[in-house]
Amino acid sequence: MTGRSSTSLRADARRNIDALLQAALAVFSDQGIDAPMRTIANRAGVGVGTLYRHFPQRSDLIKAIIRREVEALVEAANDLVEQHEPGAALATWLSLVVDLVATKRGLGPALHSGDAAYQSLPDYVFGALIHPLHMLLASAAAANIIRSDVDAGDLLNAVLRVATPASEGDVAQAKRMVALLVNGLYHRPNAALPS
Amino acid sequence: MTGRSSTSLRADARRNIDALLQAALAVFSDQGIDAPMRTIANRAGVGVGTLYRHFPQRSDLIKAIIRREVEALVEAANDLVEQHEPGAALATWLSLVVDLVATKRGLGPALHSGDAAYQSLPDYVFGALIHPLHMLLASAAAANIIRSDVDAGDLLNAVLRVATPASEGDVAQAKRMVALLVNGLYHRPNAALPS
DNA sequence: CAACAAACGGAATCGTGTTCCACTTTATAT
DNA sequence: ATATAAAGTGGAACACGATTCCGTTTGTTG
Repeated sequence: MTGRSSTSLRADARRNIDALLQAALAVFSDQGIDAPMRTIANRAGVGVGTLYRHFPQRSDLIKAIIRREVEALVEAANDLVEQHEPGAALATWLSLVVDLVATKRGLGPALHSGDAAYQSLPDYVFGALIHPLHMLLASAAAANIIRSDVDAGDLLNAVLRVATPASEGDVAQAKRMVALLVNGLYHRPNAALPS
Repeated sequence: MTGRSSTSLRADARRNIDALLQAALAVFSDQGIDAPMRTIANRAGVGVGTLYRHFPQRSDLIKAIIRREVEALVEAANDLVEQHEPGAALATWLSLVVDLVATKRGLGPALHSGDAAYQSLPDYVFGALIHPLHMLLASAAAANIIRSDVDAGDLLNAVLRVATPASEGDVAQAKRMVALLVNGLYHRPNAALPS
């Protein structure tokens, strides 16, 4: 894949990868996630060829940037169930998810663009976060705090979508909406939508 | 603006506008909302210049296509409050909103792309739908069926986002998630998300 | 049926993504 | 040290779609 800090990588290659990631982070948050590849390569003091060698797809670059944070989120789930009651653990963790998506400018749209170029991104994020969420949901359901008929995939999807702030950086709105979703998790004779 | 069927428009111009709209509808649902402009112009038997003359931005084309349906949605709200109890009216109307967004392939992503080229689209859809929703919410809140502290803008935003189906045409998931949102509207000592 | 304005078409321009390969740098063996 | 192979680099070249521009055509009006 990419960004491997482990095996057999020439010194200059590793240096360039670092420079590219740093440049990409800066350019993305400056110009948005669709910034020209050339711009990133230039900023890193590297040719486009080098950029494409290490990150064949734009989503690989984004993925490399957020991987650390997604992994942190996965671990956070374990800490939360141990240290809080199930309902609070779930709510808190979802709040962290919102922070991640809402904070990285353009990440939200990229996750749901439907564009083939980004396909591996949602797959990665979704795949990484679905297990912790499933665990948190099961835990809360087992404690009879919430309904047990909510699919983790559905919920994760909804949260990831809702988390994308409407106007630049309106994280508060995103949180209110996720709170509404969470509120909907509680027991109630649920009226399904008419079709 | 565009698509004016009213004043002082040469006969060939009106004919071409019709042809373009029909072609765009076909091409969009066939190739997605990012289909090349040339393709649409060709299909309409018209030069690209003509396409750009009538629809300077891609979003103008999309807007013209969905305008009819959005307007229908606005009217439907009035019928629903008259013919159903407030809770059902709200739920049913939201279901119609989901149908609109989920059905038009690519409309969802376009609404939330954050791309400046599409900015006028969300503005238009949001602006048109916010009033009916506000009315429906107020009506249900007045009947003490739901909480009265939910902002219509928040909810509309959330519904529009959630309505975008994850996988091609998975309207069912979208409806389940909107149902969860609706469920969250009911009275309850609501626990806000931690920040 | 002029004469004029409106509308048309498509070649030309521009910006960006992506590929390709001759050249350079690094690692390794002797 | 030095030679050699392998890995990595840079950027010109190409592909493709958006958008503009303007000479030509068509509809309208009196």
